[in-house]
Amino acid sequence: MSYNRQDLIALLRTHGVAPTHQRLEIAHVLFGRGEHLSADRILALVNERHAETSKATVYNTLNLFRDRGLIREVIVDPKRVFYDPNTQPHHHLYNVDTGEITDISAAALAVSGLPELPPGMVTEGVDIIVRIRAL
Amino acid sequence: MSYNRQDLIALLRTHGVAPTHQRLEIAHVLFGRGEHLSADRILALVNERHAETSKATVYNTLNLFRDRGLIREVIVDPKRVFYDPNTQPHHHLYNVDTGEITDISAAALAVSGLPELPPGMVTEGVDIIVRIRAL
DNA sequence: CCGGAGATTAGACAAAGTCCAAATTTTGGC
DNA sequence: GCCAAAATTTGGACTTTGTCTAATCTCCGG
Repeated sequence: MSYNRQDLIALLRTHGVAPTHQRLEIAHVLFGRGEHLSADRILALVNERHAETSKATVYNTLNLFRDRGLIREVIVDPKRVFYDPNTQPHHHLYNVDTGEITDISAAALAVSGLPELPPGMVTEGVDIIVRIRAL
Repeated sequence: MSYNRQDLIALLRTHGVAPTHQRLEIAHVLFGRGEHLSADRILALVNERHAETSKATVYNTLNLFRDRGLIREVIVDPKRVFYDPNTQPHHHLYNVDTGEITDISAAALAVSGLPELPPGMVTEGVDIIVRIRAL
């Protein structure tokens, strides 16, 4: 799962996103690491060597990537949103002490007994969060 | 599920919470309505007739109630936390258009295939959020 | 090389929540 | 019931996450 510059450009293009320098930097930290990162952390990582991307651009870009289906938001911590470069259906293990987020494969997991939806409603997604902590 | 003043006092006491005037007001809106409310909304409801409870107290009290197991936080919206007076295990239907939160009974629902936890870790809770929207 | 659409930016702004030191309320002992 | 100590409440300043805006910059097609 290693992405070079050309891969990233192609990835953005197939999602209708023009590959600018800043967007590639942001895509690079997201897809290169494959971790769950907050906007704050992405801003810091992207500007590690030289300050080259503003806060506004990081937020603009994350919202754009999310709208275009490149990444997904993970809502587990009321303090901040995490961004997940994995858009395949899957779930999360959340360590409430450390804030660490780990994936749970959706393939292995089955949920039964979900209620009928009200008419005219569709499911946008099912999020399962297992909150864990040290004993 | 109707609570009078004496019930609420008893409820707080059994959870080790001294029943002050403000705490009773807040408990009243939470347990009286049985809805999922944000801190903001609780502040407004409690001060509907006469302004008598400050923002700081609402937040202090909600955190206290949560720590004492009287209520539970529901993390579905990155903008704000909702407080749930129902601490029985159950899950949530979240209407992403309207922000409406509805309960899903945990009894009817089964999850299989959850992974082993890392050694020395315990599960604090499993949250299932079904995000729905109008077709 | 030019014009304009799209992208980026600094910094002001907004909203949710926390913190603090001072004032008030509650409590327990007598 | 009265008093002091302990607990609670409070206004307001502060922090953090995220949005908005108007100005500037980039880059491409012609």
